[in-house]
Amino acid sequence: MGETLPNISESEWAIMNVLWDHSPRTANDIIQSLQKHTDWKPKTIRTLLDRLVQKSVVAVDKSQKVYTFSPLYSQEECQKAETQSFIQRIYGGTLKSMLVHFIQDEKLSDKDIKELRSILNEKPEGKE
Amino acid sequence: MGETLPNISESEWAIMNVLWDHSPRTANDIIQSLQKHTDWKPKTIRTLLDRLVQKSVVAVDKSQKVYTFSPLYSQEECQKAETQSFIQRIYGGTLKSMLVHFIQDEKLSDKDIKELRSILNEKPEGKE
DNA sequence: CAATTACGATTACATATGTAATATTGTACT
DNA sequence: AGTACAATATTACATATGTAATCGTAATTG
Repeated sequence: MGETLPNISESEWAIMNVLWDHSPRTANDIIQSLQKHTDWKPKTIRTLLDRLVQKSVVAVDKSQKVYTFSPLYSQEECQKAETQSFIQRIYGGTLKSMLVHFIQDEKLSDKDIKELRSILNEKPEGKE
Repeated sequence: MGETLPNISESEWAIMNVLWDHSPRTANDIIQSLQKHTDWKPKTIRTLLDRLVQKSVVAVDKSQKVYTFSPLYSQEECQKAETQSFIQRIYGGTLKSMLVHFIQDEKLSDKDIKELRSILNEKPEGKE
């Protein structure tokens, strides 16, 4: 678990998200997917993709003439890492303080609240 | 509420956090405070502080020879803005998806869980 | 008053990030 | 084979960020 996965920038996250959606896939495929949600030029997307490869966050398969790309880390572990540092920075390190804040402040539908409650109820007791 | 508060970088957040702790305070005061937790040189801290002033996130009172600094936004609103964009980027925009993830995955003590439950229970129903 | 300090202002410089354009090369058509 | 197209590789350039150092000036002290 000593993984020190590189930083993924804000724009790069958009790329990762489409890669996690499914992979491997070609640059063009990724570009198509992203142009629905952003106004980035294809070249821009390509640059971001290349940077992710350089950072060793994305793998490239060059065995075919048109390369295909895949993430090297799971979405889960990247989310976790990112959130860890986020919580540290913004909420002084405690997950609970953030949860409290957001459950109180943000809008959650009744359905969401019910779901969260049931998840909390299922949390195994007795951990520490 | 069309406030578009500027981006606060990771290092700058550390400054903001000590300013929110209490303010106004002098640069030196801030430096003292930060050197307990970081190994930044005083000049570095001073630069970060100046940048926050430039970004109009921190106000400077120059009426005395030694300036004092204060945040121009509350911690709450900065946290909220930052979290909004964070959730968008990392969790595809839904607060609930993040909460679910973290309540399930991360460590929360029994006490935390109880507290969250009671907060959830107090959430007024019927919003939206 | 001269020298030292203590602050604040200005400048520095490398890496990261956003946002592409241009160049090159391999492949497909005519 | 020559040309067009498509994909990859290289280069570009501005702003942001991390991390300071130097310069100027005002106050403090000997």
